[in-house]
Amino acid sequence: MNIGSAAKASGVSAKMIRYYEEIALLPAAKRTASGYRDYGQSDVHRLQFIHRARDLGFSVERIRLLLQLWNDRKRPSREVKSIATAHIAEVEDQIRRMQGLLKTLRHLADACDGDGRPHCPILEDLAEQGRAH
Amino acid sequence: MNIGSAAKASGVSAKMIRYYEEIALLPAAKRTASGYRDYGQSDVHRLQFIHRARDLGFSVERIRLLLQLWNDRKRPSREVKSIATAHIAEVEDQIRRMQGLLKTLRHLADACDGDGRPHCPILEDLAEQGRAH
DNA sequence: CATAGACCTTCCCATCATTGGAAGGTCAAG
DNA sequence: CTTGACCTTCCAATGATGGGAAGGTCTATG
Repeated sequence: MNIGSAAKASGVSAKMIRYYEEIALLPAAKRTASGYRDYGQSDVHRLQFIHRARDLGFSVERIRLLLQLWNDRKRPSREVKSIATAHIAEVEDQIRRMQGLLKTLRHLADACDGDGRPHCPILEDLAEQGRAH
Repeated sequence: MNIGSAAKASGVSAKMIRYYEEIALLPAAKRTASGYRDYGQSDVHRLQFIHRARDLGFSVERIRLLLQLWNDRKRPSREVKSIATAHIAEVEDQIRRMQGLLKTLRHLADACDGDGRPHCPILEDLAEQGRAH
């Protein structure tokens, strides 16, 4: 299986497969006589794991840890859960931060008539130094 | 006022002030005889505007537009509002996407005992190819 | 068997906003 | 006059990804 087929089978682009190999998230692939990378079923499985974890927003570094635990059949589930929990906390933080922004932004947008006249509370707010608002 | 004072007064780091000048978000600053950048009150005001807009999550390119409108005393508020509205929509999208992630992540974390035993639904889910779940 | 075109390889560059640091010049207080 | 805190420019790195060039390989068809 060459890199293109592995990409199709796993949902990870060929570009990213090479990148993951470079940063040692994947072991260096076997090569054919002509130098093409050669993948097997277990490589695809690993790539699918990575793909799904990326979809869930895990960073590459956290995926590195998850892969190690995945390959360690005696890992305590505690360790996996703590990685997931840390990730959840970060996502929650980001959401909270953005909801704070949204509140302010909606407030400003609501106050702006959005018509042909120049008066605009949005610009006024940006200009008047950083009231918490 | 040198760049350090302007940074303190505006909340934008000296590094970023130079960068904003480089990308023409700011006009090139006047220079003293020895080559130091020299800022006045209106420069600081503009920097404060940028600072506040960045805090609200506006991209540099949108801030570029906002600054143009800010400097145009005859702009229609409609144009300002549409920039803000586009930004709001993007933030809302991101929040929705992350809330979707959270739901899945919490589900997985809840299913994992997080104890000393190896059984772990989180890893199982990542390994079993991308069910929507 | 030759050729086309769809692959593959490596290498470099760009993104976005920001920070870090090196090497060297300037300013102000002691 | 020295010291230390500034300033200057230039280069590099971040994280994950995509784009593209230059060149080699594979395969199907004429």
